[in-house]
Amino acid sequence: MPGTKLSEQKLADIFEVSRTLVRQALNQLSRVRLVTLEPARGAFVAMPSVDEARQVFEVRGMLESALVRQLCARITDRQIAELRTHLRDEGAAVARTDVAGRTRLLADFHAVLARMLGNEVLAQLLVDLLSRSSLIALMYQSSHSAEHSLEEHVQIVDALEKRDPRLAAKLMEHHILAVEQNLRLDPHTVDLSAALRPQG
Amino acid sequence: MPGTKLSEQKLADIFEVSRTLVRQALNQLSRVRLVTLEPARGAFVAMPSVDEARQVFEVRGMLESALVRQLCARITDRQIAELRTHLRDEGAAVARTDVAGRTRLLADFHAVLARMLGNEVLAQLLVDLLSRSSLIALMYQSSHSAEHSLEEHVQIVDALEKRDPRLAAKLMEHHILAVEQNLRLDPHTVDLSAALRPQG
DNA sequence: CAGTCTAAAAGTGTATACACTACAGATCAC
DNA sequence: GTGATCTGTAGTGTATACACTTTTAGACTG
Repeated sequence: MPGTKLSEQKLADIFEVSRTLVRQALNQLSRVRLVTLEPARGAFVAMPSVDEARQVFEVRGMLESALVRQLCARITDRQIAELRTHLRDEGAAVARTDVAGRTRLLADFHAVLARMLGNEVLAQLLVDLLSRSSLIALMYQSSHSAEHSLEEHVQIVDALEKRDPRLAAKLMEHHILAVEQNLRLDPHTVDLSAALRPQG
Repeated sequence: MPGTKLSEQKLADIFEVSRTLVRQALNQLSRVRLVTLEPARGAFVAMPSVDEARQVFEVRGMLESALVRQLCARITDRQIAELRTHLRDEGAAVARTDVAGRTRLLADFHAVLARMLGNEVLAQLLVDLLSRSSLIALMYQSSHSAEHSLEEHVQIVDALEKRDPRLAAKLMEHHILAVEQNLRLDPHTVDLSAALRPQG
């Protein structure tokens, strides 16, 4: 959970390596903002602020709307078929209420789109932003239903199949906005006492 | 120069710290793709491929066109004045053929725009991409004149002042495309023998 | 009883030591 | 003379040791 203290020695014991490797891992995670390093105090699971959350989703909106817009011009029928398969998997996970699986698949959808553009730089950037989004969702527990997300994903793929860049971009922007607005980002709804208590 | 070997001990001697800190720095730089780490062989200044170069500029186009589009709705007169000042500095550096200074200022222009949106996540992302762009420009020496870049920057600020999102975005896309197309990205123009020889 | 100071314990920050891998030069076989 | 193998050296990968900071528990004072 966000705020959890990540003691170097404990992690070293768990993974049976020296603190050296643990520190390396924590450093890498801190660069992606999943972990916060406080000088001489240690590492903690990051607690993205409301501002940061908004910013992450704003950037995702920019990137992913541009992404699907470009994708309309380049996507192949084979790739659309792959997306349909992915949507089926998402649906299956939702149906059997496999929470962990559906969360992963719903995020993967965006990563798959990024990779289809054949732009590894973009894909990597987006994967990082998706990780941060997951952490944000964990912290400001989302009320956005998986069914709703899935439905929006289907619409996006439909637009891609029609090669309609305007529509695809608009749908993607709406989708990301919907996800953001279903977070409990209003100051008064955040359970500060629970959220600010470091755990571990 | 790209390809240069970065020996840990040599850097440690130069900066008078232990290899530990040098390794930490190299790890951080490798995450931004400015340095490449080859297992058991060491660290080298990154040599972005032609593909990677294209991808970096493609992502910049996506992000920065969206950036100026948004900025039109939010930018203040005061911020426009700041941009004008920055353009004056750029012009001065170009006039006195201060190569290092003008290169920095021309890149800074984009970073300043990003920061003006008040989105720190976006700004950080873009700063990383700008670093990579600089490395790319170094490797595939640009023939894009500083004067031309400056002129395009002026046009972008003009569009921002008119609060014309369409125009601003179009100009930004053109600008980034122009910079990219003035790189020597054609396979036959790259001096492979020089570029591939590790130095150090 | 609350508050503060002190000292010990726990944990991070950096340096150093050692093991292992990659590379280069020399030696040997053919 | 050419090729392969062997050995020594340089350099990276990981672990450990030590210094220093933060935290916490306890005792003492107002």
